[in-house]
Amino acid sequence: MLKLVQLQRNAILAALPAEVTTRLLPHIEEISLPLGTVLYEPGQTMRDVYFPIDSIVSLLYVMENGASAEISVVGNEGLVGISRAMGGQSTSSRAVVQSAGIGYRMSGRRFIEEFGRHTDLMTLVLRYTQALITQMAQTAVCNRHHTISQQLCRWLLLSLDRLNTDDLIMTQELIANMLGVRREGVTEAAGRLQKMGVIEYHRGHIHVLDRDRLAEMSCECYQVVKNETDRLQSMPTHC
Amino acid sequence: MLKLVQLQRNAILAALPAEVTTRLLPHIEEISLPLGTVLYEPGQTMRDVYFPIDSIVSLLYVMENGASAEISVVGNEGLVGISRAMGGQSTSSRAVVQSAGIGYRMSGRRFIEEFGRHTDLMTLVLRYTQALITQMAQTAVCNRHHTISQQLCRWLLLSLDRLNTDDLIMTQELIANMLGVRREGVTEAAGRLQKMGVIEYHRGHIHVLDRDRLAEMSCECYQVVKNETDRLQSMPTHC
DNA sequence: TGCCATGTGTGCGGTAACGAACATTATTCA
DNA sequence: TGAATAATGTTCGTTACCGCACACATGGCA
Repeated sequence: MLKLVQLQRNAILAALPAEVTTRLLPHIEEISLPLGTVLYEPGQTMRDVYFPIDSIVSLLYVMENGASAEISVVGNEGLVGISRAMGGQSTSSRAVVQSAGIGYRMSGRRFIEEFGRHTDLMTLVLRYTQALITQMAQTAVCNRHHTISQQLCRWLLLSLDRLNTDDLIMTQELIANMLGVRREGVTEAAGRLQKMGVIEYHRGHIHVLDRDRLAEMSCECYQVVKNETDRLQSMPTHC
Repeated sequence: MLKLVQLQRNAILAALPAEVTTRLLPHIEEISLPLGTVLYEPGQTMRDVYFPIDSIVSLLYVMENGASAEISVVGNEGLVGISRAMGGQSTSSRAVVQSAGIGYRMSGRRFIEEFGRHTDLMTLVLRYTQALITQMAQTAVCNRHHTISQQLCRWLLLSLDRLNTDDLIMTQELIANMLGVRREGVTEAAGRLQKMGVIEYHRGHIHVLDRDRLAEMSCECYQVVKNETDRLQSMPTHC
């Protein structure tokens, strides 16, 4: 069984008072999340909810013709499965592990039970939901208006924020799927970034050399989402 | 003061038990919503929440360079201001009346007070939130993968569903702003639809002649959103 | 060691949408 | 009735991205 202190590794669990986490602890287990793990498929009833720790989970939509696009990413700042709290038992999105690591799993029933008690968990989950909505909305406009290059920068920054390292294990093919663009488009944009000395990469490994330049070259979307996420996270739990 | 029966005109209010609506009634007032009315601006604390009746409200993101894109539309199936319920006091989006009509207004404080009582209102609002999330996410992928023509069809269908008529009061310029594309692009797509006899239009008035053809020519996004919205709406209030 | 799957680079024709400029037609209002 | 404004139509060069095809390089594995 996990120890209380371990729950600190996820921002939502960390923000809960000890009274609540103590109650939840017996129902939480650590699981490993290898790259590509599918946490849920569109339309499928979701049994459990997941709290990423050092992993990143992508929520993506897959279209009839197979084309896809990521609509948001979840790291240890959030949880996967908010639609459980929203009352729908499923979503139209696919949740897939984009960066391997571990996560905590809790049964959906336990989760909504605690959510329904109207404790801090509810406050935190709703607030996180708003952050998620912001990210989705910004992704929508970004898809409309920004270049592949800008989006690549945004995407790298979002990933960096959710890992505590400057190294990403990511093929360009995978990134292309997330952004919903051609792999060649990513190759070209990444190549330029490498020439400029902002990143260096090598067969599925990306190392970020100059985070600031990356932020400069990114579209505003990254910062908008980050600001809103920070704002929501820094709000007092009771209000 | 409004009468109880009038609240039936908004799906969320209509689904509430009499006990709750009776309590809310004194705090709800009818307001007129002329085209272009801004219900809230990004970052601005929102005082009130709005329940559209025969009007349509667009949530849109405006970028630094002035470019914009609609991320979702709200009609009498929903409400404007869910971020109030989510606990953030503002959003990054702009809410603007896209089709004139009336709406009901309630003070945000009363709203969250009732929301916090954990009544049916909470269930309904959360469920609606999920529908909204679905719409945003689908908009994101639609922006990525579909043509202006397909998106125009989708957008017209979304609007028709929220009005009980086949006539829209809409300039192509306005539609272009919503879709985040050039006005000329809309002109071209609309021109084709008119030649095909699917719609006919005339200086700010669009009349839909053949809804079925419109649905055929639209991308799948419309139907996905509609199905999910219907699914969520038809769920029992208690669960 | 050599093979092969995987990841990346590159070039090419095609196209949807862009930005800009301008023409044309309705509608409003002085 | 005429002028101004608003809405739509049309054209043109440009661009970002697509789909496809294929070359090349690397690293794991037989």
